[in-house]
Amino acid sequence: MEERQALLAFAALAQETRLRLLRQLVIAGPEGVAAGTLASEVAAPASTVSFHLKELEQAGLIASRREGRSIIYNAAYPALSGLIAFLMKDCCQGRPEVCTPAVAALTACCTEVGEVRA
Amino acid sequence: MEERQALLAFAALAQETRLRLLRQLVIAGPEGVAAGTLASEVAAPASTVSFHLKELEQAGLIASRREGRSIIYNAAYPALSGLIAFLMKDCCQGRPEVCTPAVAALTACCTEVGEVRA
DNA sequence: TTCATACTTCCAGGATTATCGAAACGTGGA
DNA sequence: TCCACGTTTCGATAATCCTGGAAGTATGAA
Repeated sequence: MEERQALLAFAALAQETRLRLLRQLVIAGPEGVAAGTLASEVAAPASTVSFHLKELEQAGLIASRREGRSIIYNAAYPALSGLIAFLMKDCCQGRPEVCTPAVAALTACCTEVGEVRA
Repeated sequence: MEERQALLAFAALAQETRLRLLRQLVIAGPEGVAAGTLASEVAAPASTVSFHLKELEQAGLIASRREGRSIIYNAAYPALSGLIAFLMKDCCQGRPEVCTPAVAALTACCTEVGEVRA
């Protein structure tokens, strides 16, 4: 991920409603969630949610497809991984004191990762 | 790291000059860099740089101390780790397809991490 | 004291972002 | 063809952010 894209992604995440929307989409999985459902989940008017979804999509963090009259949004997992990797690579800059604790904290979440060699 | 702090951090990173400043500070290491030096490194007027440094500091991503007439800024490594961990935990949500690739990409940077058990 | 240096704060402007009702658009059913 | 439904686009308003010059605040040297 290049800087320009990362800047867009950070801007997209720097907003409460958008962060909530993204969370819902990550939880929902690859199948995705309809815009209307998201609107009621985050308790915001349809036009507001649409605005934020467009923002997240432009940042590359989510994708959408039409299905009947609904528009289904889903998290773009590779973009999320890319952003995390950007933060680590770009910020880590050869300094493991940044990354190592993060990865350690991670084992609490995705234990598989900690078990690469176990 | 709680959501509020993460939102501040994302907002802080979503700005070119600030991202550049933070990068310089991460590269510089714990000793830190004087505000004036940073200003010439990012080629921006002192007042602008000061504004952005304050922003980064309020987000908890950097810290400052006075040393003679200079003010030395340094990256807050634990906050950076915390942010990465937040992204992984919060966004990963038990979905290793997000975190695993990120950690894999990481081995190119902080090889020690990939060698936890090797 | 007085002065130079290193920053920060203040301030005004322009630019961007967020919100949400109203209107428009695409889709599918009758 | 007509209508209802799910969503987006438009438009206006309010709020927030970025920029950089000018003025103010610490610090240290003479």
